[in-house]
Amino acid sequence: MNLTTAEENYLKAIYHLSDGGKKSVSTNDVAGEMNTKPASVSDMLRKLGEKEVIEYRKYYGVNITDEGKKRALQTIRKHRLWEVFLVEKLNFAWDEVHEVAEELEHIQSPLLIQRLDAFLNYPKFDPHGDPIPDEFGDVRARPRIPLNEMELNQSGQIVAVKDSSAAFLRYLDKVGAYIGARIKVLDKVEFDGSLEILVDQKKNIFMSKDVAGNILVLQS
Amino acid sequence: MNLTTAEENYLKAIYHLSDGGKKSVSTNDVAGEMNTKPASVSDMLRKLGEKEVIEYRKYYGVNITDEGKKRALQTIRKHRLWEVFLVEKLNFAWDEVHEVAEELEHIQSPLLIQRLDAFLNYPKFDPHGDPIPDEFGDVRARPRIPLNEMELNQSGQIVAVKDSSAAFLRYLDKVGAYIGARIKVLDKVEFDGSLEILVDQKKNIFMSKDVAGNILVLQS
DNA sequence: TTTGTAATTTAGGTTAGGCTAAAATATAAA
DNA sequence: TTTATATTTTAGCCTAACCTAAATTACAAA
Repeated sequence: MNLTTAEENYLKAIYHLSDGGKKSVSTNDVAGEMNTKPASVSDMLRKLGEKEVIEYRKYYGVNITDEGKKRALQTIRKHRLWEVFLVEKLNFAWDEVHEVAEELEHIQSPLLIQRLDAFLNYPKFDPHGDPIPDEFGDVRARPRIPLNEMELNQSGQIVAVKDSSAAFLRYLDKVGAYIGARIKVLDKVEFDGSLEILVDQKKNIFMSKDVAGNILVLQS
Repeated sequence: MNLTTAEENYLKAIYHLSDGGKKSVSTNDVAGEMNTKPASVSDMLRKLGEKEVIEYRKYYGVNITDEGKKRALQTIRKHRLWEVFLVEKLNFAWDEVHEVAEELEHIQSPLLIQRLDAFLNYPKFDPHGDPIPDEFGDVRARPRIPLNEMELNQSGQIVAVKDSSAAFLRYLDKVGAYIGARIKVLDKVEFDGSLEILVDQKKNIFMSKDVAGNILVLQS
């Protein structure tokens, strides 16, 4: 079930106020954080309770549910990725980005966020130093492995290269294996360790073990 | 005075339906374009009339004002800049960008658009070949003719499509006729008007008169 | 010139997300 | 244990953007 922009903002506020779901949060606290009146908050809490992203007991404040935590972290992830984009790519100052990111975080497109993440080279922290949750809401770093060490039929995303020489990058460009590409191992030749890879669900490419060893993949 | 997201969308629809303000537009036409009921449109036209972005005479349709034109072009500018971003930076296919750009175009931040424009190196055309208005609403139009009207042996560049349905764009992608491709008419079959085209000096493709009629070419 | 029909507007209702004022509840203090 | 007070909820109202049904208007055909 989907949340509206307002609901997403309330949920994010509750997440922050509860310190990531550790403590319960009062109606007044939420009203303060959201710059709304307590009466409006009561109404919204009822709705969020019905959608089961918070546990709401009248007069006793709210606790965020696991589902709610997941949703809040997704919004936070989007917010922070956009902040990185604004600072690193569009030359915004670190203190100019919040307002705009507050709008951008509500754009609905999982693909957009996946691609943005790849484009920014999977940043782990936003410009304020806050950690960026991964797509599962996990804040810990994920392991990257060389492409040649992946198992048959495993999927992932190209996130980096070991050899970043112009020649190697040109080669990758030519075969269509850019940073951020979603890949799947279709075949591994035992004889020489070479691989057949499906790129972005449409293009098949072949590469030697040496080449694959220089490509780092985030498993998914 | 500011426009809401819904108002911006209506204004954009009116701008397109009126062919850039050249003709007046009926309530029914707007309802069709916006997938809403005529009754809802009447309501919205009254509001837009009060905000003086359109001239509204009950029962006689609307004309867009100069101020309205400026606003519509700003929205169109934002939409097309985001499309360029999605295709060139995030590796979206050109038939995947419209929906997301439809959301992104409503982000309110003149600075964001200025910086995005610079980041993209001031593109003049979007991935579908449509011109991107500058910040004052000026467009640099290029003369374009349908591919089927080109003469034998004439050369040019594909700059736009009339039919931008996902199916048509996928078809073009498949045969290799992307926006920006340099083409030459190798043969015109008199019987059915179908064409043989050389793409990028290397690939021969065949297409029906209907398909060619939906492809716009800049002659060279 | 009248009239049938299509187009359009008005009237009144809905949902989301706000508000104020009044009522209800929890809790700390006496 | 009672009561004062702060917190929270309810009731009722507002605007934006939709809706349906009914009324109105324009216009073409007779």
